[in-house]
Amino acid sequence: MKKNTKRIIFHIDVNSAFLSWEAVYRLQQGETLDLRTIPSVVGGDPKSRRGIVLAKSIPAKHYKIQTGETLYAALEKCPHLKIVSPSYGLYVRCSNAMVEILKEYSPIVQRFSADECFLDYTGMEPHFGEPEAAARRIKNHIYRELGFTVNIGISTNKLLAKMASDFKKPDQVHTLFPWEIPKKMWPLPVEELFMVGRATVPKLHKMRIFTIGDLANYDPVHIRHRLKSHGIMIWQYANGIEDSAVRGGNAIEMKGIGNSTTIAFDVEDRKTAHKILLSLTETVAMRLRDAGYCCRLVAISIKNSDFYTYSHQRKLLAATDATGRIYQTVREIFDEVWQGEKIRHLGVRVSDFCSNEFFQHSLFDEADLEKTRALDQTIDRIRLKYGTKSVMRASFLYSDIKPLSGGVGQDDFPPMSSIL
DNA sequence: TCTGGGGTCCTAGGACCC
DNA sequence: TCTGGGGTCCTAGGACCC
Repeated sequence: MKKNTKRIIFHIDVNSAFLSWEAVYRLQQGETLDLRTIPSVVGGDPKSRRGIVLAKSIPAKHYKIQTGETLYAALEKCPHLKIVSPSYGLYVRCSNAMVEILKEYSPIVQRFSADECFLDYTGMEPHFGEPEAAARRIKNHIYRELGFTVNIGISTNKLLAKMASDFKKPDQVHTLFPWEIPKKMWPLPVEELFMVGRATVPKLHKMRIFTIGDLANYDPVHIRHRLKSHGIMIWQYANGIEDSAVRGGNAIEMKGIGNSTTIAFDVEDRKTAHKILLSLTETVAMRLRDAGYCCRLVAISIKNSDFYTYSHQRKLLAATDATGRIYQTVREIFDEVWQGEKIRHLGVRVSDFCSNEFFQHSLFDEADLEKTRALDQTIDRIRLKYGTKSVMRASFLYSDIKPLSGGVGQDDFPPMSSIL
């Protein structure tokens, strides 16, 4: 990034993403009712103990229904609430389609999550006009082609653009240029600032900081003393200071890959736990290979029936992308920490990556290594082509446990590079 | 059947080495 | 016998985001 260049950054945020996408899909399928116009939520299945609100419509919001709360609580607030199940594969397609449209307006588009993108509009005025006009054009383009609405925030950096897209919704374009900060951002409650979360709010309140403006005008030395580096960061954010680049293309390398699952019943025996860990490891290892990495660190996490979560990890002597090798470690470290209590949720995660290229032509003397790699790769290809159930381990044959688990749920085969 | 799943970054303590 | 300190790696846990 050149200095002294005024950047123009857009932040694009899909309004009630999962719910909008469900609504559009159902309308396309011939339904006449638009979920966005009634109190409705996308929610998990309480029978499998995933019964929380994932997304809500604006009418549902008027009943004070909040993302993350239980469907049980949501139904108490609104007994006639319409609840629909998530379809993650659909969301991946909607998200990808939006990114494709955005790329027509700038080569530099950064996917920030399934429903949020940054777009660097710097230097694009000759093509699409003034920033606000261009943003409206993009917003309308997405609505016309894909059927859902977005908010677009405009500023000179990512932080301010993101704060701007959070102003009045839906289907709006807002600016938050540096000179607008005192008027548009400082009056907001401090908890609305990006990176000020549940744990930080009470600490700030204790310091008599209630608005973003209070934070911006507080002595940064004091902030640092109490909140360390995180304090300095949010103080800078409150003052609109942030200069990270919009990282387009494949500039974002992954630091870790993990999958976890809440089990429909409490697991009480080691054998069942191992089976679930294996199904998670299958998914994680496949994604690892798809990304072209080997990992050096393997971790598991356990949430027990008291909702207490703990984890254990182990550094490997040699990097690997083999399902078998990772699973062996997973099983060992699980056995090391599990105390025999009831388990609600299990997770497997790998990190500390290096490229797997070296291994393609390796001189490794371990006889089975090449064969193992070939087998893993073959299975990956078959599953990609014929679905996840085309190849499964015999141990899953007569069990209720899915041979692959994690994240994307029932959808047969999600795009591997997806961020969902 | 009341509480999801995917990430990143930071801190702090202990081990170990010089 | 007494007394160090800095640097790095590893691990666990917490905070934050969507």
